[in-house]
Amino acid sequence: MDVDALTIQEAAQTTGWSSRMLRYVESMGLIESRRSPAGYRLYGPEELQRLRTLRELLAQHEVGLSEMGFALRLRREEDLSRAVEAWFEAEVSRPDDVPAADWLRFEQEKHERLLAAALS
Amino acid sequence: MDVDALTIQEAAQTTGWSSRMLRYVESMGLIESRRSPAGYRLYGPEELQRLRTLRELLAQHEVGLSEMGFALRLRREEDLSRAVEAWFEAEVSRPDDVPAADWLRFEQEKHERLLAAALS
DNA sequence: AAAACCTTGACAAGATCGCGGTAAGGTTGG
DNA sequence: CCAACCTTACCGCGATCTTGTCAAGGTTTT
Repeated sequence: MDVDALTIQEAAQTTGWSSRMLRYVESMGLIESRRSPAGYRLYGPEELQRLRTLRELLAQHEVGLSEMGFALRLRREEDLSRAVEAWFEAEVSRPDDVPAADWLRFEQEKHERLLAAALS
Repeated sequence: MDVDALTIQEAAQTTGWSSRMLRYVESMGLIESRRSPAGYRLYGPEELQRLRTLRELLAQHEVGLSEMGFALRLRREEDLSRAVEAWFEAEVSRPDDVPAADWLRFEQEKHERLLAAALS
């Protein structure tokens, strides 16, 4: 057994998670540990530290694991984070080559057409 | 009644949401509309457009409203976004003034002490 | 004044989350 | 070889999320 690694339940004790939750955290891709030849999870000092700080983070900011999972998606999926960013950024999103006033008029007419169609 | 604004159920028709969900979206702080003197929600072209793009975003990326709500928190709460950023960034998080090697040793010893205490 | 809206608030069905437990089976150390 | 670990795969339960619907009351339109 490695000198510098804890098994899952030892890791649970020092970090304040349960072993059940350690596997859960891993299943969301937040912290993956290395494995022994037999497939046992082995937690080194870095993982332990990250587990502790993760715990603090969640507690201090009222954040859940699934929200951290989404944060992970945001930094892994480039196009997702761009789309989200763009949505928050744009009060009115429009093609760059259309002047704002024209675009607004176009949108108004479009929604009027759509509304007329929907109500007919 | 304003020329250029739709009531909640008209807005629902053109955007593909239900009026119930429009109120729900508002309750998460994602899209707030202005109100008529009597308190009726009035949706202008900008809100309608953002509602449509929000819908697309959610559908195309398999994202839920609560996750967009979290994204909103991330861009409103400075310290939260810094904490999340820092957690993902740091393989090992440590004070800036402590050299990496020493810190690592310190952490090891600390977790050994904690473990010993926990198991005694 | 009646019909057709709107408001907030509540209840409810179904899905997902957070977490524990259990079962069946492989590994490790004394 | 046996006790005490570990693995994955489930079942379940309380809490929360999503969404609809309904109730009680105000507004707008005709």
